[in-house]
Amino acid sequence: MPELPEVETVTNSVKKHLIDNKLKNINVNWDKTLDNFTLKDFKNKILNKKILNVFRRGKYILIDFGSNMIGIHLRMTGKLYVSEAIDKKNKHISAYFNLNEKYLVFEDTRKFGRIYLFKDLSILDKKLGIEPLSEEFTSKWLINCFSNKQRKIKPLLLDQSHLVGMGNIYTDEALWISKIHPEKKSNEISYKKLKDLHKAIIQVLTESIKCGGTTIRDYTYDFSYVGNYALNLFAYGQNDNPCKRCNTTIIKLKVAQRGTYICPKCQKI
DNA sequence: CCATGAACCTGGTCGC
DNA sequence: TGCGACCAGGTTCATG
Repeated sequence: MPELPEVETVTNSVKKHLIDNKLKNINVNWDKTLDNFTLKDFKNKILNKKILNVFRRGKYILIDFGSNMIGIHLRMTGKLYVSEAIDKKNKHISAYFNLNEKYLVFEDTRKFGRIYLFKDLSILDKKLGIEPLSEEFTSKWLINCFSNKQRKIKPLLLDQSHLVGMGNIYTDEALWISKIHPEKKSNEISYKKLKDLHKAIIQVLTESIKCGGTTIRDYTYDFSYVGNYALNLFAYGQNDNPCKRCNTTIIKLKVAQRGTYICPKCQKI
């Protein structure tokens, strides 16, 4: 479900309930949910420790306890929310934590989502690239990084080891805005277009955060709110509709095994 | 270095 | 109504 704007929105929606609070217990309904730690680790390192901060890094939601942190990755259908009660009839609750009076619930229909225990950010910093909404992400950085690689631009944008946060929706949107074909090799794109792409990435992510993200089907935050950025989509899911720039019919392709939407006139290889 | 396909899962939709 | 095929905001691993 979630790319950077959705993870950012979810992070902010749970943050206010968690800061200065403590996790009093953990219940796991789907064993694989805990990726790299056990119930015993939780008891020793997390239980009753004060939550100092809640923030996002890439598509991970991080709950910082000072000496350790919990990381949550929602993958495709994960939801994280605070609620007053646990719905026992809900068969998709993979795990939940007890707070003082409420619960922090991790619900995940497809069960791809994972919860991690990290000592600090070093493991994530090693595998993840730079943040697109940080000062480091300049057009110069993007030109340097992308023109040094001979990869199709779409899979490169989806690769979290260089730049984090982009997923299937925002990649298609940014490529449509900057008029780049998703299969164009990154080192064959003009600097002008790479500059446009840089700007488009910041634009789509920023605008979507303002809308609370994009809800296509599963994504919600704060239990039931949906994101409204779907109304602003130019390419993703727009097949058979006219391109909002040139009126040509948007088509759907498969690129790197992902459904991909382009305007065949604006985005030439 | 790069691309491809499968795997991990459940549920919704579409065509017959 | 039923059934199979295919699809889905992600990531990782194995294989050419």
